[in-house]
Amino acid sequence: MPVHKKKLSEKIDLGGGHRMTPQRQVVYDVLMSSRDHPTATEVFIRVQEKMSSISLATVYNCLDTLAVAGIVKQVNVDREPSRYCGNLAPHAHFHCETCATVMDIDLKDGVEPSGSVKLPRGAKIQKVEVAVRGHCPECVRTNKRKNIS
Amino acid sequence: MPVHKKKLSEKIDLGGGHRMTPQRQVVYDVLMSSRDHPTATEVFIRVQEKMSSISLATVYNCLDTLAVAGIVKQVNVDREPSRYCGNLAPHAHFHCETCATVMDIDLKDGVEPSGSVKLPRGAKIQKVEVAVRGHCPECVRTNKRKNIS
DNA sequence: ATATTATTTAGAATAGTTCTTGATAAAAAT
DNA sequence: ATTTTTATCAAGAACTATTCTAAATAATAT
Repeated sequence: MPVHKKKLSEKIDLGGGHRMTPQRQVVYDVLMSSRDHPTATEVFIRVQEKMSSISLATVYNCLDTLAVAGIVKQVNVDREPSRYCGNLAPHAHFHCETCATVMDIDLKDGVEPSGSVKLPRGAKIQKVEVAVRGHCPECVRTNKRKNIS
Repeated sequence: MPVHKKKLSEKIDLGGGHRMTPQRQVVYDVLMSSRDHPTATEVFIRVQEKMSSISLATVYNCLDTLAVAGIVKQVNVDREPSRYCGNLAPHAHFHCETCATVMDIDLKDGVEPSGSVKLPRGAKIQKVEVAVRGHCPECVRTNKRKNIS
């Protein structure tokens, strides 16, 4: 069930002379209708159900275009395959080392993530990313005393 | 000039039946004698000056062994090549989008980096990473009004 | 309609990294 | 000390995520 705020199949302006093509729309819809963080290949598989003729290269193209346009986010965890996410609100990511899922975590109200570091004087800050690694509550409960300290 | 605290060529126990071999020692020394964040290939080039017979594969092996042993850190910025760093003190990283360098930034005293996020209840936290992207002071000054807003 | 520009597609190419294999060397056991 | 075991090294092949190429197609502007 779709959980995001934006209505599905909403027409979006990508800017920069880019067109909202059927392929881009389907890729976008797939991202907006899930709260997980699929990789390009996972997006490809989901998109194929709606548009079987699409190619993986196109999915990569679309994801890149949407990310550059700023309407989806690219999320990188270490050097694992990039994941994509339709949640544009500022948030951090939790990466479970047991089940390998990536989930959004909210920022505390009124706390700037950059507040914990001594930013270099004179630098232009573009973005601050906070990533938490560990074992998610689900895995901690289920996988009791496996390789979790 | 070496800036780290540990003495060069110090013999270190890697644990887990791993040996501190000449190759691992040279790789380790290279990391400890610089404050930048070289990639595996850059480490390879520096190591070759001291041990010309070493192979890139061995440098990868050594870096991995040292990282698993916990005596060096692997630093990932997006999906760029992994970088390695001998600074074991808790710190964050600043990544300059202009000159592509990665530099350490200190944490503010007494501030937990995890304090800015709502950690999932019941999760086991292993580590919290803070990464800042932007343009370093050097590039802001030099590259005035290029592609810096 | 025609010209221009953007997009899609399939497959080739790329790059960082890991894997495989045989050789070498160190440690442990005899 | 010799044998056995285990860890390591090196060279190159293999892998994987991603990007690039080139040709075909489609949309927009003229």
